Amino acid sequence: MAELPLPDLDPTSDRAVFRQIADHIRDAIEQGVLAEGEKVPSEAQLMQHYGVARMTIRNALQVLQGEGLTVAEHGRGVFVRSHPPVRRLASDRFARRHREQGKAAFIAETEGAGGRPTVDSIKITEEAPPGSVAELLGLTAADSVVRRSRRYLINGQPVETAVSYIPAEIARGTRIAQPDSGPGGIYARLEELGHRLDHFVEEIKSRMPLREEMRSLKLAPGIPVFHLVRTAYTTDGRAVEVCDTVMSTDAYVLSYELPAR
Amino acid sequence: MAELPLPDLDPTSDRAVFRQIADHIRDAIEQGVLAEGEKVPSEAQLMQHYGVARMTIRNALQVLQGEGLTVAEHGRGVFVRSHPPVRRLASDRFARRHREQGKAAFIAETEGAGGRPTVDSIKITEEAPPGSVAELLGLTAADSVVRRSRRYLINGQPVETAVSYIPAEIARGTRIAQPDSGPGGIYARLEELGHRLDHFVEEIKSRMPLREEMRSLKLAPGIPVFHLVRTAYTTDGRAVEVCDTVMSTDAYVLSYELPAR
DNA sequence: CCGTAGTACACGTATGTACGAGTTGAGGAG
DNA sequence: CTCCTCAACTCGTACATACGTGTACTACGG
Repeated sequence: MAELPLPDLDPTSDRAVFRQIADHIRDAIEQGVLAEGEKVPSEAQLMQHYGVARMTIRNALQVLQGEGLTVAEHGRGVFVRSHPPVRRLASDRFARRHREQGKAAFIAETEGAGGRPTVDSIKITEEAPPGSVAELLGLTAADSVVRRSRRYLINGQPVETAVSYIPAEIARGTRIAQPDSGPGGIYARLEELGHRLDHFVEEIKSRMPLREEMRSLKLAPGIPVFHLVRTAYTTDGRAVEVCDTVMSTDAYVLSYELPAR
Repeated sequence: MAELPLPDLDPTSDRAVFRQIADHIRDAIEQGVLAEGEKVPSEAQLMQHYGVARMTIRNALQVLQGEGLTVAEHGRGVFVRSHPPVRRLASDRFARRHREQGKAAFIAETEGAGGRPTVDSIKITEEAPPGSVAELLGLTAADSVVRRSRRYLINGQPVETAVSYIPAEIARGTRIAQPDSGPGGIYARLEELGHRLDHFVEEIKSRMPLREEMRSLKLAPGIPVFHLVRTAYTTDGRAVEVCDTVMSTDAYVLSYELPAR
């Protein structure tokens, strides 16, 4: 393995040893001395280089992992994390003109970017809406919604999970309540049912993933998620769908256009 | 201190001991048994309860801290993290009608929500634009921009840092290059100078903060940041400003309206 | 009554040791 | 030549110990 030129510790510094070591490795990554996917020196090598205990090294590596800069692979080593291709979500991605092409937004976009899109884990149930969803849809807990949950993958890599809620009164018995919602997706179906869509409102939060989300999105440690809730409104002002999605922040850039007027 | 009812370890489980302990405490937080701001049992108490070494306890606590659920305070203990009031950024926040009230967006909004807004660390320089900014503004590295950097605080708590770049050709010698940009902020000044604003484009990423960002935003560990880049376009299609902002994801919900047409 | 020193307690940093478990490649058996 | 075993190397988990440093309360003395 190529020798990685790491500085020595500064004994006069009051900065903790493990932080100094993390700084050295972080610098190497940011300077490009350690490229994406490259192996960071092993714990044993770092122990020898710095003459410190293993726990000190592990602390340093944990700092970097928490920053999302590295990933440890059991039995193999620690590697500089590589970034997946980024999907840019434009604010016109749900425009009718795209929907009329007959493809759902995700499929069309991913194919356009040369990726192989997949959707799996499609589950459809009818149940009472969660409180926040009921509020957005103007329903009560006594009402019922069709719940469509699914997971989106690009080239086999999961990037997003989504759960849509549609008032059962609208969706029950329609193709919206079928696993394959047909060309153009559920928004096309809603319009066919006479619910002419006017606009969507998206609310975006970001946070560290829950354990369950880390699993289903195969997230590396130190990678936050976007939590996006989209509500679809018809021209008569009614909310007809709420879509709750969680996506890897690593794989997405969200883009929106704001009016100045 | 009130006794916290934590389960015992499951020796038959193949889940690591420190993860089981983290699970117990996480559950207590999520169930509300441990409320916001409340003290988690000390490392010594947990060691005794579970009969494990301190390192095992510290590992468990570090997991929770990495998830943003707790904060450790040196000499005091570990506490369930409390969430600051959330600022909701609406997609019309830069609408002209707000600007014409004579207040910058941040000030007006924060006062409206009953908070005490502050802006500090205002620094103005003229320099060559970073590559990505030059591209957005349609400039070359030979061009020069006025760079306005500042930090926004609510009730003394920093929530956002922002850096604006305006082509020097536009801003030089105007109030835009003054620390106090005057009523309505720099967007009002741009319009006075004849640059009629048409729309903004915002690009949103999220990631773990850099060390510098953790410091300037006083971020707790385990809290990601939004990295938002806004470009202002005039009615004749020219980009006249790029604003690069970093904000605590803890303090913000971003909200946007998307057209369905 | 107040301030200060002391003390108990909290987390932070660091050392050393041991064993478990996944990965890899070399070398020997067939 | 191929397959398998095994050793070596990797990170993961857990133990025990020590000392540093910040916090908060108490007891003492002025």
